[in-house]
Amino acid sequence: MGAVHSTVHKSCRWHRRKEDRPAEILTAALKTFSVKGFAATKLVEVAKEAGVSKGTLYLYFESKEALFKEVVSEFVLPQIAKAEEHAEQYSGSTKELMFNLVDHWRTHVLETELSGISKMMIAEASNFPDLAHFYLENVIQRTRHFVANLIELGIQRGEFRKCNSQYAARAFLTPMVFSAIWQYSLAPFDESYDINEYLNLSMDIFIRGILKENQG
Amino acid sequence: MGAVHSTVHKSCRWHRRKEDRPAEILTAALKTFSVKGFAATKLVEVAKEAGVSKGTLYLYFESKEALFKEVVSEFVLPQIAKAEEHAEQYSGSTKELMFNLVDHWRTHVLETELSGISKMMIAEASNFPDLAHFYLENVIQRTRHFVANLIELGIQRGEFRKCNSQYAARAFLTPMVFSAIWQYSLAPFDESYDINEYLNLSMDIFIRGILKENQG
Amino acid sequence: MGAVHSTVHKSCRWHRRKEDRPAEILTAALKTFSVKGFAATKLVEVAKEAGVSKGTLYLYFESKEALFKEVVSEFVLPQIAKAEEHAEQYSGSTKELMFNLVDHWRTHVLETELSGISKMMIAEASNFPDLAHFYLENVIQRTRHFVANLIELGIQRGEFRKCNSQYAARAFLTPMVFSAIWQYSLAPFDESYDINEYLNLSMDIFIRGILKENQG
Amino acid sequence: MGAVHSTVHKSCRWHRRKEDRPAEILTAALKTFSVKGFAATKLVEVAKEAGVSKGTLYLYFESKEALFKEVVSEFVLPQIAKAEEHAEQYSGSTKELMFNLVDHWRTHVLETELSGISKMMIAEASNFPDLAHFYLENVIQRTRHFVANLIELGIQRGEFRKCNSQYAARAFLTPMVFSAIWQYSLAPFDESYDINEYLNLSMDIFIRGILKENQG
DNA sequence: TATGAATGAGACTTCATTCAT
DNA sequence: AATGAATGAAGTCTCATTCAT
Repeated sequence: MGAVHSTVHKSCRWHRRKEDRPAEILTAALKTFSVKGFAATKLVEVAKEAGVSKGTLYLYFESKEALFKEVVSEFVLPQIAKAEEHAEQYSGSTKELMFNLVDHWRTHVLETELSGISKMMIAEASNFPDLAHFYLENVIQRTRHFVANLIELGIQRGEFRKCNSQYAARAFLTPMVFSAIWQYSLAPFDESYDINEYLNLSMDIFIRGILKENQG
Repeated sequence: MGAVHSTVHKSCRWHRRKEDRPAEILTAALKTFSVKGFAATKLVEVAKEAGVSKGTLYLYFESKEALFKEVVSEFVLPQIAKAEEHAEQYSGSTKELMFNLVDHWRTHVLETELSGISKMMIAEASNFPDLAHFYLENVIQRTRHFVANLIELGIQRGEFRKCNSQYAARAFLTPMVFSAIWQYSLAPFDESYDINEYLNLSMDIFIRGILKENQG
Repeated sequence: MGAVHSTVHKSCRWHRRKEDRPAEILTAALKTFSVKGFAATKLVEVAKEAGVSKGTLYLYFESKEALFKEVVSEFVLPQIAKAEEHAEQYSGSTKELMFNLVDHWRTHVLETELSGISKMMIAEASNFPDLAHFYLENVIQRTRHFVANLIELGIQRGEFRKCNSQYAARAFLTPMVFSAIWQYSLAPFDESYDINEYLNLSMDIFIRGILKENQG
Repeated sequence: MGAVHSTVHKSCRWHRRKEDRPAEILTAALKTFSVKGFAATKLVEVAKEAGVSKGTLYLYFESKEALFKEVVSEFVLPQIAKAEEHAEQYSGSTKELMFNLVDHWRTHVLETELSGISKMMIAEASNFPDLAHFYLENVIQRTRHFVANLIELGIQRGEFRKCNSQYAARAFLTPMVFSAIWQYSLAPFDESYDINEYLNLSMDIFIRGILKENQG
């Protein structure tokens, strides 16, 4: 009489992610991990935040570690894809594009919980080597490459001075990454810090610093 | 002369060195905390690293938390005092002084384990609010102030363009702090990253970015 | 119907009995605390005695100390309420009532593990001041009052000689409390000690001691 | 060349006589054990109380356990010997002798730290079986015997009614032991308790209870 | 699928005991 | 003999993980 029972495919798991539960859990986990870090986060808290029970977490994720990794990998690729997407739509001076990118990133990343991911990676990289590799290759190097190409373009267009575009890209990205990290570390204690003011001036200095002299 | 009593008890498990212990333990703790973070660090590891037993830690520090706080407070103030000291001895253009400061910091902080403290603070600030306050006031704001004054001086001297010196200071400090953090997070996985190259270009861009146009 | 699956998981380590656990744990704790005292009791022992794991204890009680306090409060108040209850139902001479009370107490307290509580309080009072206060007010003074009233009644009825009923109550209670304490201290080593013989003679002497002379 | 240096004699310091050390330690230990119990007593406290260092304890006593046992054995035998001594010197009615014994015991035991030993034995008997045996044989049974003989004498003299002298002895001793225990447990919290009042009435009732009727 | 009671490995911390000084 | 720094076994408590319901 058990013939009627629909066989359950283990492999279905990945596809069920499309439903709400996993996303809700990941969002809750992002929020908690971002603030407290990996070890100081209790799974009960994540569960409560996600509105499910502790046990449910394990229906979707193998372990705390797996959840952590999933949080990073899941949120990170859209984050960067968005940036690339936006860049491709843009036509105008490289300088303007870069300012524009920062603005876009400011609203779509910095002011969302996505910026917590940066802090998480910084804090836990040495405890999660494979995650660190994944992040480095799929996020950092991809972003560097993307920005380096922009800068290269600016140089070719005669907007920017000649320089090592790889490291210029890093210099450009630093204030962005740094403010994201700051948001989830010392910003809550630092009342005198206006993150936009910081970003604006940093970008202004950067752009001035790589522009051709006569264009200042 | 006195060569008779040169028996060295190196191999013995028992040593009585009340004077040296705290420093040894703090150094070991800095090392371990820097890499693993607060929670992932086991006190046995710190003890082993310091060459003492678990219990000895508690002769000198009240708790794991107290040890962590002590590590930050102990190493951090000399770190910044050195920088100020060095600046005061300097006479020359502001630009040169700032390059010089970076070089000095590079050898005295970045290339030592002291740079681990930055990562620790980033990672654990929200779990140690009082430590965060301490660090913010005694390190970050003090450093900002110090650099802001330098930049102000540069502006008055006509070297730098007019700008908000407070935020320019932050922009100047960002690459330094960032590379320190990087050392203890993703640098070990990032073979293509030459920290000196990064620092040099960042500083070059920064200086160019705040110089008066005609001086580029 | 479904007879095939009648496997009984009696031997299984896993049981879900949220309702019964607290009582089971408290009983186990009473038993262990009574014999060994607070400090010498290991929570693993209590857990094993209760048939649960170490961690389960912490689902129901905040700490070892909290468990100890709960043991006292849970078992002690019913213990005394019973005595009062029994007294109120009684009609007869005060003397007989008091003999009767001792008998009742003998079977309902002395011969059960409840008598261990007395020893616990004696042994740990100075280490748990608030528990001591609680016990003194809610158990000892209440009992003294109850017995003092009985003696007062006996005096008014002309059964007992005039005396300080407060202290007479204490004198009456002493052999009872003492035999309870004895049970959980030296009785196991004292083969020549018949607790009933002791109680009987003590009560006999007490009653004779407070009776009016001509009634001896 | 250092021959000129005057040798410094460490021994110049004033030393307390080393013969006193064990007694000082035992007294300190009695004090601490009495109040806190065996496990809650830290040897550092005992050492501090005795005015010596932790290590010195181990020059005179093998272990914490050995110290505890020694405290009991050392103080206990003189305690009982004194009682016997006093009894032998006495000539008069048994009744008076017994009152007198209580008074003597009150000043020489109850009001000294010796009374702490009773509580210690009650609390720790089951954790120290061999100590319990020692105490039972050398203190309790010896005392019972001593008192039982007195009562027997009183019976033979026609002062006391016929009764089981063994248990009458226990009944007589109970209030004494109980008040000693009380001193080191709940007395500090029990302001309404006058230990002398208690003892007086208890003895009065006891004596009345075993006197021949016509003598009341 | 979902729950949360139950588990137990593991970490911090204490303190009796040891031993170099 | 005396000290107290150093040790490490052992106990409390936490929390990721499991599994009966």
